Amino acid sequence: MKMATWNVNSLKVRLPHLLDWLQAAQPDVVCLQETKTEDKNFPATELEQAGYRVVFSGQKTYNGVAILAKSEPLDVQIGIPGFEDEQRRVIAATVCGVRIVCVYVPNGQSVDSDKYQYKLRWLEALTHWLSDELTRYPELALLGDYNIAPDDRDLYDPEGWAGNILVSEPERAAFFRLEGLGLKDCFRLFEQPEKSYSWWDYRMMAFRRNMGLRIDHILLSAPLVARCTACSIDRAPRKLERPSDHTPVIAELG
DNA sequence: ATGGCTTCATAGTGAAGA
Repeated sequence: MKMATWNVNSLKVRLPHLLDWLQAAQPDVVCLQETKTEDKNFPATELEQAGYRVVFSGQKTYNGVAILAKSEPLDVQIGIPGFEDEQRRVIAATVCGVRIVCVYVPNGQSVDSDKYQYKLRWLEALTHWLSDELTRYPELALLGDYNIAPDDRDLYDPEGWAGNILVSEPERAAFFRLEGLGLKDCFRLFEQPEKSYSWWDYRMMAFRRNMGLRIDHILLSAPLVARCTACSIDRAPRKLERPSDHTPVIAELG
């Protein structure tokens, strides 16, 4: 099973890139974030014609998540149970016996912002829910845009970013609490190129200068870690005309 | 330098992203 996560930054704009990438990469499951698309406008027909079943939870302008899968997604869950949230950031489904949890973690804006407090509360609720979810689904994968660079290796200028949003200690602590549930960042299970990132600012020619952050992740529970044979970041879509600022992260299970 | 770009939104004196 080949699974992937990609923050497409507008599914409407990125649909041609996505369709090309599905054709080339042939993933079995794809988690999308920032679809920015209301459910009534979701391009289900185009994606079904490409060979995927689709489940989605979107809203106008912001957020929005979806799971695409070559086999039927079952037991679909939208949002974090018991956590009131108008923002569409979570969708989960079972695909081929694996619980797929697709998340778009809040950005937080800045560490002195209300949105930062919301981010930390949101991560706490996610962690609490997943601790329960793991008892029901031992084979669980948490894929998405975490908006957290967990380690100084995961960004281009650790000194310049120190204490900033996406790298602050409380955000990293929240990431480590997710790992504390028994989940592993599968990218780090394998040898990786130095300066591997999944997001680059549109400005400052950041991609060309590789001024990026690794904030999109795939965390796997122990039974899936045992099956995982590879994890990589596909930079190719970031080189296209009018790219998303994020690029896909891929994990392969035997 | 609180910008630089891109999106969606509206027609802003924009908002938000990361």
